[in-house]
Amino acid sequence: MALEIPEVVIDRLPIYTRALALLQRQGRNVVNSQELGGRLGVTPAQIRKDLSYFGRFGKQGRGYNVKRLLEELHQILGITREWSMVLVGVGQLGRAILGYDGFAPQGFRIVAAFDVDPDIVGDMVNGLEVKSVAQLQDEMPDLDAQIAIVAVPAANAQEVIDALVECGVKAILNYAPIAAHAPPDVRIRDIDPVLGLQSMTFYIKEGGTTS
Amino acid sequence: MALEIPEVVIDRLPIYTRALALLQRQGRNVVNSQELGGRLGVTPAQIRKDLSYFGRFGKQGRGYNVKRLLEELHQILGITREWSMVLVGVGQLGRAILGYDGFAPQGFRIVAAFDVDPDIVGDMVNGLEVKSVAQLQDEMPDLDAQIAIVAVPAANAQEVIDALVECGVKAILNYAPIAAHAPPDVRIRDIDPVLGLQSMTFYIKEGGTTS
DNA sequence: CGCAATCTGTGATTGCGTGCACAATGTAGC
DNA sequence: GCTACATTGTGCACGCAATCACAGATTGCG
Repeated sequence: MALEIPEVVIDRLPIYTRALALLQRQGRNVVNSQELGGRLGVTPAQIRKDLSYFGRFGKQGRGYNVKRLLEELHQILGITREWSMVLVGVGQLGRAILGYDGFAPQGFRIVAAFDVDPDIVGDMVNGLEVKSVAQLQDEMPDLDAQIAIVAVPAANAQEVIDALVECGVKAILNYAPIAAHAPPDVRIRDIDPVLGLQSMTFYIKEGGTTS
Repeated sequence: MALEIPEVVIDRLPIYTRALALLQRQGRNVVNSQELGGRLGVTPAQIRKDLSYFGRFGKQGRGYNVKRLLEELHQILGITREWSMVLVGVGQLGRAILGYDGFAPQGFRIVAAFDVDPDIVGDMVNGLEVKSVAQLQDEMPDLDAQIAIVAVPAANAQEVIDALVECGVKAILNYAPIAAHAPPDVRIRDIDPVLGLQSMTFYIKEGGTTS
């Protein structure tokens, strides 16, 4: 059945999850695709089709049970468990990521931090002792972390990613402003706020689209 | 001619820009679509077609002049000038954004910071005095900022965005984990690292795609 | 207990972006 | 300057994703 699910569909599921979690906190028990779509700026049909890739979670004439659907999505996305992550790069950005309070509530935990700078190695940051990247190969096996966050300068990002891949990391959240390369079985998501800004300026620069 | 350029195309241009800037720093004068595509994980044909929406910037048999193409892209994206931005939300995340050194080199400057918390208002952060959000309406006209960065808790994000829209902001970089609503002439880009993580876990959770 | 109303799940259709393939054009070497 | 080569720009075809539209199922009401 579920052969080859489009990546765009997978990318939307976390959005649905986020909205459903909010509905649940608001005490709502049931929601239909129309309302959910309205909140997210997505077509109701889109939501129903996306969900249909994985099963039949709704009831005709009624909608979706919020709690039930949320659990299903958690199951599908693999976020019923906790995920351990390692951070590489403990500069200004890295420290901000360590301090970010959005990961823990969603079950993502940073369990180790690495840096090249000898001045930083050994520091305690957010209850974590910064290790040397030279120890990456040694430390990784014990950590059981399949996810890594890269927050090093652009110039060093690819080599860091190569090293992480070598250590068996399967997913990378990349904050470095580069187009990173990795084997097909390693997933990469890039976070670069500047790209977002630069694409928005196209639309707001005077003159607009129509010249 | 250039009627209705797909948004996906616009979203790729900053990527090209980033790669070309790197090539320029490396002293390269010319690059062809194949090499550029290879570096970015994009088809050469894709790049050529994307660029063809805006003009003919290459030379057959040779490729693209790096400096020239970079200038053209800057022109197209509207990033020849400096852009002023305001930040709303000076908590942990907001302070990290204020300290982020990736904006300035690309011509994006945060010129004002706002927060609701009276304990924070008045503080100096990164050379900026934190103003009260109550003063948003008063202060904005002088600032000439068409871009805003939202780094407030999810619960307050929508009202903050509404207020910013009211003040004439045309582009919003939203760090709050919500699906924000805004008029069609206001652009929004969301930054939520958790969404990226949650979509990656789908692929790396044991079992994989093929069941 | 039957009828009207509601909303899901999904086959069919549409639309759009991607990739292909080639003509057009510029380059380099001799 | 002529020939061989490289690479762009683009019309066309393909494929996939978004949307439509309806059958089927559930609910609520009279």
